[in-house]
Amino acid sequence: MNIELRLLKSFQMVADHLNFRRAAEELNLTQPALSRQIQQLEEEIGKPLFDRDKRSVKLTHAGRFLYGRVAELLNDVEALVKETREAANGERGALALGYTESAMASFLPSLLRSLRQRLPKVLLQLKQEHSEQLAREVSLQRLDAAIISLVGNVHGITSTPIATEAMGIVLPDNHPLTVKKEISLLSLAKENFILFPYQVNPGLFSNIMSSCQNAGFVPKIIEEAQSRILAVNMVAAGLGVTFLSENLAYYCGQGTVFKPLKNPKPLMQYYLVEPANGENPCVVELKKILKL
Amino acid sequence: MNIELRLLKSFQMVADHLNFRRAAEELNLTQPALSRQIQQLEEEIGKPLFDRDKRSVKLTHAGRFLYGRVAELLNDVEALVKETREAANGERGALALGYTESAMASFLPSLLRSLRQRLPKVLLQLKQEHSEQLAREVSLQRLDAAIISLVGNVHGITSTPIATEAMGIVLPDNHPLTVKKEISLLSLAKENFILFPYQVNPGLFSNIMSSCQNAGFVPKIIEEAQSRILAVNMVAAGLGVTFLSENLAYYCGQGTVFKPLKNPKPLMQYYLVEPANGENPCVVELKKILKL
DNA sequence: ATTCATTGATGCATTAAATTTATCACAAAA
DNA sequence: TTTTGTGATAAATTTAATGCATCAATGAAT
Repeated sequence: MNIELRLLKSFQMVADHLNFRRAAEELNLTQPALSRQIQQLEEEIGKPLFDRDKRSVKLTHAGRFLYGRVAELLNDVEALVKETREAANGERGALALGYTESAMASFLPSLLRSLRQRLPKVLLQLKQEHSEQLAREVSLQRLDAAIISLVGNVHGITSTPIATEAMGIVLPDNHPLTVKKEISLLSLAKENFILFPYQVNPGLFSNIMSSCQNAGFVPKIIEEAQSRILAVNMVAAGLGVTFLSENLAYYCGQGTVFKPLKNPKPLMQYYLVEPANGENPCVVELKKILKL
Repeated sequence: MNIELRLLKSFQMVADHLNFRRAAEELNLTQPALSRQIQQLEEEIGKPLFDRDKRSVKLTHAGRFLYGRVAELLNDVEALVKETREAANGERGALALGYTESAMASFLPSLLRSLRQRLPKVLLQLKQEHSEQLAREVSLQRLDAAIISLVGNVHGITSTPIATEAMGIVLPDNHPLTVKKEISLLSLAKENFILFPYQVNPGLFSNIMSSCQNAGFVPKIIEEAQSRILAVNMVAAGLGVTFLSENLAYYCGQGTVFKPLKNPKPLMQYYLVEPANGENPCVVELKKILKL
């Protein structure tokens, strides 16, 4: 079997016009060339597709059958090519994207919204995990990319900083420091701190610890809260104070007050990590949205 | 867009092997030719489909996408060609076939059985009508063929005799002639005849009338029965006698006896009619079954 | 380290294929 | 009858695809 799409397209055109000359003209061919093509197609089929009785061209039974189906087939081919182009451009396909809870709590929702808008045909496969686990999965190419807040020494990945969030402090509303506009780290030296467990966000945890050490004290951690809301509630209950990134200040409700910190202050750094040899074009588009 | 199936087949082969030389060998091509084909395909898509990193060939994102779909497409093409061949051979498609009640009462069921067996993919569109109407519909190409028992002077159709059925006579079982083995037409000259209406089967009606006239009498028709069964029942009731083709003798039940006629006797002739320029290959197959 | 084998890409010549040109035979219309 | 329009055909030409020889790059074997 050696049928080429060119033959099928020509067949369709002849069947549309039932006239070789006009069909040839529309195909930008000469009539003899078109005749040859149809002959070739008929030879492959084994039987005539047209009845040419010296004055008119009509479809045979087999020709009618083929005509009824060829349009769909040609459509399929065109669609396949178009969709492959889209896949090459990252407009189509799947994007397995990892993210941390903290990313989802801050800028990720709006990022995902942009992504959906820009790449509506891309299937998003999201996975929430801790930074370290995400980095590992990216290196194994189980994920096409991930947004994490720690860059460890995982091999086979490249990472790019994408966002920095300054940390502030959440105080109980009866705390004396609430009168201040900004608070220095050192003034918190004697406070009881409520923090998240180390493994939830090792990057931020280390950053906070070293910031405090640079300020001249070691924070007294009295409690580990599993979530930000819980930590804030603990502050409201008067158990201590907790760090919270500035753009999440609205978490603070009754009984607590959010205050920015003076520089130098702990920073939460987000990174986009991807496989070193990664080539999912959806990631390229994602980076465009992130203006990288 | 100028993609040919050859390119897609080559792409598939390379993707199967992830090795240009082996793929080329299997395609009966040289490796450079295959490289060129893939380059051409990649140019049409606009992006690479393979990652050739000097020692291994891997599919890109777009390549994987295409690979996942190209098999189905190539299958569709092959199926379309195969089915078109079948359509050309009459093994596929539709056959609009007309028939008379009397044909259905005799040989048509077994013929249809053979047809279904031989052309299982052909959609049979059956229509029962009187012979004259069928001939008209065939001439209008509303039917691909019809089995009738009269050939009038309808233009644009060709007809071929396909079966002859000798007529016998159905007598009430108390009739004196039942002692005979065969009955001559003339001996029925004084009988009351039950016949079907002229328009139900004009061919047979005329045939019977002229046979009787040749035998030397004009049959006295006392009743017109709408169906064979009804006619036989009327015979059983003693109203008269009726003609019945020999292969339908089993219709005669209690109170009636079937007797063959001596020659010359009325004959029922069946014809296959088709459009003069008809080219439905299913009809060709039908004629093969009929050994024409 | 060096050689060797294997990979896909490239330049050029060759072959194969498709197309154009010019023409024919036929049929319907003027 | 002539003209016009149809598709088919033969030969020439152009175009495209392929084969051949070779290269550079890589990894394995020595």
